[in-house]
Amino acid sequence: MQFSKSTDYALHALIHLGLSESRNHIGIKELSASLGVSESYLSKIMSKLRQDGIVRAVPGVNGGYELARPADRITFLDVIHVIEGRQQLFECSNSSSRQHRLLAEGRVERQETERWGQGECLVEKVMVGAERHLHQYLREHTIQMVLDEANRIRSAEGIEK
Amino acid sequence: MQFSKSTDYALHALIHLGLSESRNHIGIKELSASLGVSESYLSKIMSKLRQDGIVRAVPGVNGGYELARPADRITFLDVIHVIEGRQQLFECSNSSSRQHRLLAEGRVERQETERWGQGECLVEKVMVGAERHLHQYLREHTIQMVLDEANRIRSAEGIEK
DNA sequence: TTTATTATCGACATTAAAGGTCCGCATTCA
DNA sequence: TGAATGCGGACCTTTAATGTCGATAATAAA
Repeated sequence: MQFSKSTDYALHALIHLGLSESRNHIGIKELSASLGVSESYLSKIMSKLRQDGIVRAVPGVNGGYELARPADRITFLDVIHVIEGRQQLFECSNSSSRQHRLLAEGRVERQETERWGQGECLVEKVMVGAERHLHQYLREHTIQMVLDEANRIRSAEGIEK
Repeated sequence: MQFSKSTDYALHALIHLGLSESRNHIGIKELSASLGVSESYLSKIMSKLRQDGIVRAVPGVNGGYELARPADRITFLDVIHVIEGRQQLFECSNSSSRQHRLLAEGRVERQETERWGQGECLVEKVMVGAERHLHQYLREHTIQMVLDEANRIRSAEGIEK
């Protein structure tokens, strides 16, 4: 249970773009050199980000990538959804198992029958709550926050010198 | 990014054991039939749970498994740690990349140098926070809570009839 | 003590997903 | 037009999860 390297690459690439907002476009060469990943692989990831409207891409000479919207409107959850997909954190692998049937038996008229009967599982219920928590946190953290933190660190150095 | 099926099996097996506390030991046959998994695979999972002290196992005639401690002291996090391991949710794959070196440059005397110099990464920092949140939630939810919920549902049926 | 029953453990096979490369194509700009 | 750049599909490699099998050890009952 771990986020993929692709998610790591995507987040770092976006931060690189954010730190380079002054310049126009950043090419895949610069990005891949900065992150230490091959151009070919990183370009796959950038394509996904483009398809989901996180970055814009411009082909041709002097082309490259830029953020498609302000960094404070790109959340960690946005990026993770693009790269990891939207499958849920936990899926009960067998809702028709004996265990579930036993609990579901005779519950034809009860309020909760619909959910249970359609495969809602008490374990899954807990895990869905966990996922909601996690997503809430990731939605509250944006690329801009990381940029701010980076700038704070750098300016603190400047003062010291 | 998803929990493995093994985690699903482990949680359901523990719930089965919890619901069968009156009887002495539950064999792998009954468990695997209840969950719809092969005996051989499930027994691997049960072994892990035993090695980590979540369940006890008794070989021989009429042997089987039982919870090693009260269900309200077995948290979801306990089970996930046993099955999924304790690797962190996110690892920055390249702390010595150009991006990190640029930010770290010249920070020899600053307070935060230790952490940064040893590979702390601003992205990772956010993700570590996310993980803490998730773990907090999973630590607060126990097998007993699921058992209570299951009993609540069953007794509500009983009253209706 | 013998026998049937049950969990344990290591070796292996299969499958699915992540990670990664290559190349031809389309687009842009000088 | 030609060089630079991103796009997308086909393909390969590696890794982890999933799953099976068989030999061994431990236990209780006869």
